[in-house]
Amino acid sequence: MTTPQLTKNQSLVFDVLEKAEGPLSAYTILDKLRDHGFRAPLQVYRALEKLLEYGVVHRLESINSFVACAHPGDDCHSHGIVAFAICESCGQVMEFHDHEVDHRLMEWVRGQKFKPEKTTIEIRGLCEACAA
Amino acid sequence: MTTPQLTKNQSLVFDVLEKAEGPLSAYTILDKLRDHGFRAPLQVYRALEKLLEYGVVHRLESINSFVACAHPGDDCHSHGIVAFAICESCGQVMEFHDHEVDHRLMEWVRGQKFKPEKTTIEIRGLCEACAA
DNA sequence: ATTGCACACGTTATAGCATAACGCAATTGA
DNA sequence: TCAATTGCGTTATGCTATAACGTGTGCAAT
Repeated sequence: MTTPQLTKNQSLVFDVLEKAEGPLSAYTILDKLRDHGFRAPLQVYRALEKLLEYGVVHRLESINSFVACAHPGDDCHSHGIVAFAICESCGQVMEFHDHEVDHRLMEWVRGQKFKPEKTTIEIRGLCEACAA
Repeated sequence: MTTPQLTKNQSLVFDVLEKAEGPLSAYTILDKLRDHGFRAPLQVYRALEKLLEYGVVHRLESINSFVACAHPGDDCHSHGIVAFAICESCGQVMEFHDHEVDHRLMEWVRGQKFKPEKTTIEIRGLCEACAA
């Protein structure tokens, strides 16, 4: 799937996420966009819904936040399962992919005849700098 | 770590989770315990906090819910990373462990000098029965 | 061209999830 | 006894997410 032209709101939300150091909550995004006319959470959530669908933004379930995909210009959906390491001190997020992990998980679900739709892998802890 | 004697509230919350068919939200638990004197969310959250610490209950981050550990009487913390398959239709949860997945993830974090604290693996989709 | 549809958008209201801050009671151990 | 810890109850509040309604715009089919 190729990413269609973003609408105004979608672009605004995406730009905020791209310029951010780390993941942002929907309400933080809202606050950052008040000067651009944003007034209600739904404006953010609707934009995020599309950006997630296009694969250019990821949702971090364990911290209720959103982050721009680390592969600019690329369809992230094609990379298989996305995994994240989230530093609980500085908030930085590292995104990575491991086909062997994907393979093992998909083997397991196949054995259970489970039909996967969306998989979340999130490792919370301390990054090198913060652990020191 | 061995599980200490549960307090009254902890037991009530744990019993509700154990008897449930699937995961429950904190507020659902609260409702089920109103007859037992529960009045406020904190009573549930405080009990859950301890039960999570003891490893007898798991939190499902992607659906803001809680489920009793599938290994009764056993310390689940010793099983390595816990993974879940969650049916989005019937709500049933399958818990499993895969040491190879653990290994790959831990290899990756080691390479990044990232210090993991808590890892979440959740696969949402359709169970065999619901996919049919 | 007009009708019908899909889609993005704006607004208000509400639902659902989680914790802060206070105080009380029971337990334990120095 | 005194201090520290732990569990508990209550009130209030904050954060996260969606329902329901209506508006406007662009575009395709007739």
